[in-house]
Amino acid sequence: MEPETKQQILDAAETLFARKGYKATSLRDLTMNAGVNLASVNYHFGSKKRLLEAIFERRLQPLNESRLQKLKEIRKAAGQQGENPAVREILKVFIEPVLRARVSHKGEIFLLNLVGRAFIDLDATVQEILRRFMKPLSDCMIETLSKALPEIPREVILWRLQFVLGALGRTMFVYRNPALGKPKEVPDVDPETLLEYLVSFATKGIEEPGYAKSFKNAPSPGGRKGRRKVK
Amino acid sequence: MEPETKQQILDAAETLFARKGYKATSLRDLTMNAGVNLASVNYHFGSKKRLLEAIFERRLQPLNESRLQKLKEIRKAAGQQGENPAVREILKVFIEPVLRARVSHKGEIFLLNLVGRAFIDLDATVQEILRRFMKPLSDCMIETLSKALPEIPREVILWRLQFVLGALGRTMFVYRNPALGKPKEVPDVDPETLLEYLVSFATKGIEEPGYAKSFKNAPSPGGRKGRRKVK
DNA sequence: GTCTATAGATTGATAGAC
DNA sequence: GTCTATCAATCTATAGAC
Repeated sequence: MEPETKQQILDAAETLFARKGYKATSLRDLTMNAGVNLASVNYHFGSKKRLLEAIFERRLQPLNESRLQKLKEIRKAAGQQGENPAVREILKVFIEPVLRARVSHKGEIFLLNLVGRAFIDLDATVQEILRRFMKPLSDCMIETLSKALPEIPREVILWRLQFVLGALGRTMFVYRNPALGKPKEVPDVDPETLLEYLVSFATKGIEEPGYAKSFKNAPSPGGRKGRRKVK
Repeated sequence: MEPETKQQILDAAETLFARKGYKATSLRDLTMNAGVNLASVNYHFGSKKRLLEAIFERRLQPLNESRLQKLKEIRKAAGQQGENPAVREILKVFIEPVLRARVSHKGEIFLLNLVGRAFIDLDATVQEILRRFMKPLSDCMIETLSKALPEIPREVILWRLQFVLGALGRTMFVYRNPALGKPKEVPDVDPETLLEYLVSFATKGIEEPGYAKSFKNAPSPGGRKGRRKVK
């Protein structure tokens, strides 16, 4: 009679999972915060694991479907103009929705903290579920980046995507995360600025031509070129 | 009478902490694998937490001291030549020793998996200890990078260092990690190649001039320049 | 130093009254 | 659907015999 209970559990769960992680959040913590009975989680969701799946279904699934569609639009548009898709646009589609998404029911909690936490969670349950939800988008990212950078070997692209995933995961985890306090290594900026920082960084790194097929086994020409005399 | 026990605990602990994480490794698992008694961890180390500190002291501390010294040498050498230090060299000093370090007592386990795990561990205990061990090196990295890139605002450098930390952490975590199986998103390469991949990527990203002081608020000029006609 | 035994706390899940 | 009470399985840490 109270379908509200289910929502309250979901809301409290994503807040606590974002703040402390999945394993470290007990069902007692969770139900206390939600103002519901301990047994109601198992009644409504079956288990703690299926509660986590429900959260991903509510928050991550629509986000990923939207990103997947935008990726396909980029590829289509580029194909019609006879061009390869632009790396910067691809990365922006992947990164932007995550940095913008907020959990609306409470101003302070960010979906990005939740997903960021999940992304670096060591718990096998979390890894398995997240991997399942990310797989289609992940596959499409690999394919689209390969199209955008035909000179770069697939192996290199795959590793560079891992680097971007790492950078994004850490960003989501440390950005305005109340659990971390205010470490001075992480200055506060608005989301738009942060997005630009990360997209610029990732684009430059991914486009690096040092491992283009024609240059294979020739390490990056960069090296010392960045040096300048001290004034 | 058996100082060997202490070593066996340390060896088994770093193997298991690397494979499953700190929290997920129970003292029962650990002492079973080490072939010692359950109570001996608390006898020799006082607590599970102090065992973790002992591992960092044995593995991470000498690594960081070596990196710190090399960083200072780079700054000194560059200063004598009237130049700024090269970003690529700074990053290489930071990244290389970690990707090369192996735990010698067993061929399959890598120190990098251990530190990589710790780096992305959500457990508050792990975070606190790791932060303490990394602080001096982290501070020196910030200062040296600021010297190398005087046109880039400190805020931007700090975030870019976070991006590099994320990329390195993820690399350490996924590289040849037996617990992950063989996901085809992570192709196997030898350590030297991986080092080149990551250093090139990070150098390009960190050197990106889009947020140099003179360009402030002017987003990266990159954009569509990377596009090419499809043949 | 090593061992057994167990304290003391916390966990996810469930049975059964209402 | 909600609640209380509890089970069964963990865990870290320790007391005390040898």
